[in-house]
Parts: sequence; structure tokens; C-alpha cells
Amino acid sequence: MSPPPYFFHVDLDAFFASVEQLDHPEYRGKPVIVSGMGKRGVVSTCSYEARRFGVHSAMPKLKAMQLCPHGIFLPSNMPRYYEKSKEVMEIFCRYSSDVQRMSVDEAFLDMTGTEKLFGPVEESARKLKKEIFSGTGLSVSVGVAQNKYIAKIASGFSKPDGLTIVLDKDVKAFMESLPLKDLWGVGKKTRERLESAGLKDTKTIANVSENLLKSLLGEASGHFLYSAVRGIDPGFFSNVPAEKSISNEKTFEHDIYDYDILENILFDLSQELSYRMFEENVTSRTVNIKIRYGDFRTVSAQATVDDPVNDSQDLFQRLKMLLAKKYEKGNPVRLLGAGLQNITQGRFPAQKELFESGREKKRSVEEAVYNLTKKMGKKIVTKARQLNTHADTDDKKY
DNA sequence: TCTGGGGTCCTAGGACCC
DNA sequence: TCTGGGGTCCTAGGACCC
Repeated sequence: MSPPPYFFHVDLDAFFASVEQLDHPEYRGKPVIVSGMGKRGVVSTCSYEARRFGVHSAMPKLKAMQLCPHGIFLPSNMPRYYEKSKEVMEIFCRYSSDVQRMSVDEAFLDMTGTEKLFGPVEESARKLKKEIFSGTGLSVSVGVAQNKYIAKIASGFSKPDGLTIVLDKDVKAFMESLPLKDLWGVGKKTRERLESAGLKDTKTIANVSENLLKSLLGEASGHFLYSAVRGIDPGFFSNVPAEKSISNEKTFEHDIYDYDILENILFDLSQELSYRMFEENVTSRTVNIKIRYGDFRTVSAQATVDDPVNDSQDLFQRLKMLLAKKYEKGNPVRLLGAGLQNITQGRFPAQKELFESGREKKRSVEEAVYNLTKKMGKKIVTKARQLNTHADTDDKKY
């Protein structure tokens, strides 16, 4: 008989803030808030000391400063966080041959059939937590359950330094005890819609038909919720999905009124995007832009053509057309973004006319420039237009 | 309070074809 | 004369997550 499946979901507690406290002993026991730079930044992580002041992630930095004026505000240091993340992931790999990294601070471990090696479920979870703490100085919260969906919810059930085990026989009671907001995949809007239909908790939802949920939320979300409240894995985390899109966006310190400046910024974005295109060796036939106006209204435009994007100039031309189409003259712009969708791996099929038209050559030149930049560090190889842009986008000129 | 940056998936409607 | 049904591809926007 094959052993029953069980999974760990492991979540690093207040990860960025914890790394800062680890690296700077003087920050320990104090409210540490890692946030975006500039006055329009938001909190990305804060220590539990800061949470006591009501600070939480995604909160505008200005608000956090009001709530916690003596907080230690730090910019994020991603390379360092990735380093620590790697250490933790290496420990995961000692416990399971099937580790699914979900982001920099969380992963699923398929622990099925590992009792002989690590002992019963609870023992192995405690062992893992202890090893992570002694090996990296970081604390984690672990959720254990028969499927990934429940394990994911369980890891958030008791934080920090938590361990929540949901046995098969307790799944129903566990799911029904959950506040709606703790159900992964149910956000504010969905909650409001459910509540206005009289469905205010998971237990009530578990007692209505799938069709009712579908009529309220649509086909896919209705089906998802019907499964979710029963603890049936909706399959969100079944496999590592292939990358489908890449994008870059920028929120400005001050809203921008000048179309030429927007075009220059779009040029920068298209440069960064094409670097990533080369780095990840992908291309796409669909490009898109995103504009967020001063009133937070957000619009987007996309265009698909037969030929995949070839080089940065090609990309910029396509993006520029979209910007011209979508831009509303006179409206202040707070964010501009650009992306590639439906990306495909590898170089696009070699067509004869590519060579003849010089398209292929252009791309090769750019790839060489990209490799040089990578070696020498960015900003070394800079196009004339970018030099202008940097002058233009200097703060306070807007 | 005044709202980042990177993603994924879904929906509704339009165009086009058979 | 006015109107099918299904399928595919594309677009714009919304919801959600870390």
C-alpha cells in the first residue's frame, strides 16, 4: 500500500525584516519596516514589533511612518534576501526530493513516505524548523496537510514560528473554522460579493450548491470556491508553471504631464525589457503597455502581430504606438509600464528574410551589447536616447 | 492612509471563419 | 430577409497573490 500523501508548506516569518535584524543586531526587538523608496513607496515586510503599531505589508509608507514614527525604515536588499533564501531552500532539499519553491520566502515539500527517515509528521516538522533556525538564524511557520492547498492555509494559521498540522479527519472542521479572509484566493471584492449574498463564513458557503456560487462569482471562481471550502485542492500549486509574461513598470515620484518625457521613460522600459528578453532567451508576438493616471484609473493596451519582437528598437516602436493610442492628453500620469505576454522560450524560428532584411543582424548586435553590459555592469553601454532620458527624468523637473 | 512591482488567471465582447 | 451555432484568436479590464 502506498503511504498517504502529506505536504509541508513552509513560510519564512517576516522574511526581509528578519534578515535585516539578523544582519544588524541593533535592530533586534525593534520595529523594522522594509519598504519601497520614495514617498510613494509601500511596505513590503515589517517585523512583528512593527505590526504591533498596526503596520502591515502593502500599506503606504507614509501611513506606516505616521503609525510608527520611531520605526527603522529600510530599503530592500534583494541580493541579500536571495542569499538567505538559498540557504533555507538547501535545507528543504535535505528533507524532500520534491521541493517546490513558490517565491523567495516560501516552498512546498512533498513529505509523502518520509516517516522512516525523519519520524512521524510532527517530529519531522519540528526537526526541520530547528535545523533552519540553527543553520540560518531564521524562523519559519509550517503547515502540514494531505494536500498543498490546506498546507498553505495551515502555515498562515499560527505565526510566527508556528506549526499547524491538519489531520485528514479534521479537514472539515478546520476549513469551517476559517475566517473568509484566510481562504487563499478569496480577496476583498469576492468577500464583499459573498457577504452581500448572505454568505459570510466558510461554513455557510460549504452548505450551498456549486451552481449558486457560480452564478455569484462566475464559472471558474464558483468552482474554485466550492472545492476550496471543502479542503479539496483546487490545483493552484500543482506544478511549477512556465513563465508566461514579463513586465517592467515605474511609479513616478510626481505625476507626469509631458508626453515627450513619457516617451523617454517608455524607451528606458523597453531597454530593460529587451535585456530580460535576451537574458531569459524568450520572445513574444504580444506586447502591452499600462498607464495609471493620477486618479489611479488604470488602462492598458496590447497588440499582437505575426512576427515576434526582434530587438529593442522593434519593441520600442510597438510600445510607442500603443502609448500614442492610449494616452489621454492633459491627464497626469503616475505609472507607466510595458510588458511582453504569451512569451515563448528560445529564439524564434529563423526565417530567410530575417537575414535579408538585417533583422537577425540587429538582434545579434544587441545580444552582444547585452553581454557586454552584463559583464561591465549596467549604464556602461548606454544609448544616446537614454542619456537624454536620465537628464530629463531627474527629480523635480516634472 | 492614498495606494510598489512583479506576476497569474478569468471574463466579456468583438472579429472572423465555417 | 434576417439570422444559427460553434470555434478560435484577440483585447481590455478586473481580481488576486507575494
